[in-house]
Amino acid sequence: MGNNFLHNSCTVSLPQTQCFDLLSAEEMQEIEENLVEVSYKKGETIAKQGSFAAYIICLSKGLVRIYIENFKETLILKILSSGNLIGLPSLYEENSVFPYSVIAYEDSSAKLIDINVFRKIVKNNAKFAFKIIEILSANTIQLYGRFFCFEKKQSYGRLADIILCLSGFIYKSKKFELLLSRKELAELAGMSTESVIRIMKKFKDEGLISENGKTVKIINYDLLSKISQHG
Amino acid sequence: MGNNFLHNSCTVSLPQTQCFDLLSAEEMQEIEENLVEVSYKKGETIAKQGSFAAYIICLSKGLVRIYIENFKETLILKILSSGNLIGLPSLYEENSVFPYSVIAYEDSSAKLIDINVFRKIVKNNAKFAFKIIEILSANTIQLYGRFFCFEKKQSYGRLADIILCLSGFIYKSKKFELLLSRKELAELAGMSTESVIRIMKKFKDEGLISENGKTVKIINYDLLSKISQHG
DNA sequence: TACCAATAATGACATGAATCATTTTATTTA
DNA sequence: TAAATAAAATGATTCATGTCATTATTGGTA
Repeated sequence: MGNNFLHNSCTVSLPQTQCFDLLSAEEMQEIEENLVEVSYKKGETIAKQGSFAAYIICLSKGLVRIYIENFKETLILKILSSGNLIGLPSLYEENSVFPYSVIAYEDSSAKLIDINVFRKIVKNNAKFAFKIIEILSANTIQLYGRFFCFEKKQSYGRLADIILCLSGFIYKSKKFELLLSRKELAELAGMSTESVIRIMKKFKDEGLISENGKTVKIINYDLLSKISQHG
Repeated sequence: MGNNFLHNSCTVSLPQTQCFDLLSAEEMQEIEENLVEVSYKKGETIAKQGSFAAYIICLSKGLVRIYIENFKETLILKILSSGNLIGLPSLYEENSVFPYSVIAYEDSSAKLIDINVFRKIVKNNAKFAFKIIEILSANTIQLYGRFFCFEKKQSYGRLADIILCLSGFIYKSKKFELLLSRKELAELAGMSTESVIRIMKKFKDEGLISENGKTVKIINYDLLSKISQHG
């Protein structure tokens, strides 16, 4: 892994639901008997910061954002696509409320697994628990990297990060439909909306990216990477 | 817990070594047969970012700092006192190197537990694994809060945080010996050394704290808290 | 198709905080 | 105990980025 984690401030997790492969038939059945599958429309709130975390959210379809807010400001922690688990830190009973809010970017659906059932299984299946430890660990390392980048990179680098991350991890293509507004990009990159607009314009003017409606295309990948690595 | 975690950017963990109470006699013995206890002098490096994480570090005495660095910059992630475990994210084999460096602030000692033995026990003892999940979860939530504060608070608030945190969690007294230099405070609060100096001076001029040699005393706790909560 | 609301764009300006240069004060150590 | 080194302090200056005010554009819907 080396120190690559220091170079990207975008947080995207890889699918995590393969952890369920480690469950026995009975355990799997118990989970299935204690979950509900819910659909969410674009823009709907899936979980609200501060509310009681009664379930682990297993995102089965769609794209969501996880963010923290206070009375006046918002920080997007990460963007998750299907196959991810949300709410694991609330397994710890002292973190019994959601520390963040979750909102659907596009029509999504999720399995809501009763947290007590999930907790019970974790406490009894060490292999499964180890997998959860792996997920939490990967998340922690990523967060360290993102933290470092936010502190040490300036706005051009952070925005380049986000674009590269969306392209590379979420859409897996150099050309993709940007579902995020400038305001949301701003919350994700930790800067003002106006700054995002200005920097995006500069990226376009300098031929790093092109934009056609909501479709973004990365033209000069190398230079964008260079900026991301702090240019 | 509510949203308190949003209000303090200082990261201090509470003792974690009670997790060992969950081990059987044989497991405990296996750990003890596979650890070495090492002493470190003030300023010595306990672990180096990027080096192979061959062990989990169990801090038994002293005070250390955990930090990330690249070729020119440093960010202190947290300060840990005795009773804390260091290196848990490396249980995940893909995080096989230390993502951070660890340095002793004062003469310290630590038990270095073979990571494979630790891993094996976690994989076989679900109660123990659950405890590790709790530790990682608490850490994650704290990190979210710190991240948010770093993004949204300005320097006065962040430095007030640090002072309150050192006083409240590390030294447990309103009067304590500040072992950190201005440079280190700066790395911990995410600002320049000069800014720390200026703000500390202002805090002194305005009667919030007093300083006598290395001894710092909090005089106006309420106002300092107010500044911390973003004043 | 016209209206309204949300989003994007742009320029002027303010400001928090970094950087740089220099001086003063502590702390090591020869 | 002096010399050397590191840490702290201070002022001047620069710079990145936020804020505010205004206009343009887009998209949804009455």
